[in-house]
Amino acid sequence: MSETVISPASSPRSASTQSRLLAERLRQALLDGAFPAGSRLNEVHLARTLEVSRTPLRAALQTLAGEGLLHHTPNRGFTVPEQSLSAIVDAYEMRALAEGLAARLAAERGLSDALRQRMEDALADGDRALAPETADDARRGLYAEANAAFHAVIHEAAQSQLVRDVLRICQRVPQTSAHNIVAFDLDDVRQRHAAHRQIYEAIICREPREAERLMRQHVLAVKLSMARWFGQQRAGDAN
Amino acid sequence: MSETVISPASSPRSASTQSRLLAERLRQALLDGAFPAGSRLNEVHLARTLEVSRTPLRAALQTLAGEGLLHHTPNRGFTVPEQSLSAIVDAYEMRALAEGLAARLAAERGLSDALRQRMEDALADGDRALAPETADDARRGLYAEANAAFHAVIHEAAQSQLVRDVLRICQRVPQTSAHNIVAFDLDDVRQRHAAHRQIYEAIICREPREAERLMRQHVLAVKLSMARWFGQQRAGDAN
DNA sequence: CAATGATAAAATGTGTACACTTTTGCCGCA
DNA sequence: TGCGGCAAAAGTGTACACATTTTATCATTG
Repeated sequence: MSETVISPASSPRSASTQSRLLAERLRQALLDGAFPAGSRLNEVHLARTLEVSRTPLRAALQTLAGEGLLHHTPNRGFTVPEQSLSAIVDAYEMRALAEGLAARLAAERGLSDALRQRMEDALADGDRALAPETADDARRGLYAEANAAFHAVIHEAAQSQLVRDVLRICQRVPQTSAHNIVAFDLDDVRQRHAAHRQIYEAIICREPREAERLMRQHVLAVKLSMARWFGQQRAGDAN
Repeated sequence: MSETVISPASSPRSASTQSRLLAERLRQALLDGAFPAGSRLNEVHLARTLEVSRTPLRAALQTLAGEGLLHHTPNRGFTVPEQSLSAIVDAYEMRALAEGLAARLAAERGLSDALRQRMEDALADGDRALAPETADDARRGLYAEANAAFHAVIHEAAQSQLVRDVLRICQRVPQTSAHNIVAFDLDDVRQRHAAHRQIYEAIICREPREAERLMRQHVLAVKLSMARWFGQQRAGDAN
């Protein structure tokens, strides 16, 4: 008898490796812009700071370089790549296409009950974040989370490793990451939340073309919001 | 006066590193399908085979894993990922979008004289490859090269590292790589060559939207060619 | 005979030493 | 002062040894 409880298929990865953990930490740090663009990463110094040996650190750096998050020069080590403005704009164009494809695939393949639930939760979280009762300073963080969750569900539903990878590298430009989306005008955010609902409906109704169209439009709208916000920032700097 | 000839800006990388060279070799081998999908790569064995030490080999493997060309499991090493049929189809969808964007950017930004020349050379090479005088067995290799050159020029002209990276991972599925394109029906290849000319004209005439539309259509046509060819192959296998 | 558990072999992860390259800083020199 | 050029220092690349984990083998047991 003694039916041993089989560990769920999704969690046999209790044990990770130091390189893996390091790669995660550094990836997050890079996306958060913790390292200035163009700066060199000194291996021995970084290793001391992170309290690890050079070997797993190098492993992590090689991986991140493969992902395009770092640049490597033969006897000169790893550097944080600098992104031009046009690169940022291109990233949004590419991301619009990739997110659109993800939405289309999600609509074609349909949502499992679990994913549908998560998406509805994300939308509800967004509602709460945008409600008048919510304190302004909490709003940004809350909405950023809801926004990221919404997109993450679609990425999963698309069931394509390749599309996920493409989206990942589209967001390797810090400024385009989902976390930064919140820094914009409140009205813009409301419009984008409405777009989320439309996209949700298109996916639920299994309308791939419509889902793709809406999602593309949505991401390009985010691009415009960002451009406008950058303009304001620059205008502010001039004072 | 001994004017020391300054090495051109593009070639101060005479010295490379073993990891780098290994990564190149392995990348090529993987794209050529030299390793069966799903197989594990034994580090010590591979190191002996390639006559290198484990350290640079591991460095190369980490990089390739970052690029998505290999999969890594914590205490189990590196494996060649298996691609489902739907993954291959998805890759073409994504590639159509990315190549389309590249064509659009190229049309927006225009071609330098050098690039324009290279593109015309590639088209002329394609003409020669498809001429009736060309021996059938040489045709494939010749056209594959011309085809790759044509697309490479557009990728360069787009001037976007991100788009290049996206295209790279779209072609990490061996079957979608430019080299394999030639295995199809000759009439199909002729049609695609004609499409190349149209795309060239759209770019020269600085018509971004048209260039993008044509390129998308072109890549999706390649997808259909491939699907048809796969069907024939399978039908042949059944005999 | 199948299932189980101990044990050995093999494979991967990490620490460290050292070779080679790049960078830095210093000194002589015009 | 400014400019090579040389030597020391710093930094990266590679080799190898060892620790830890996984995998294979095999005897034991019900």
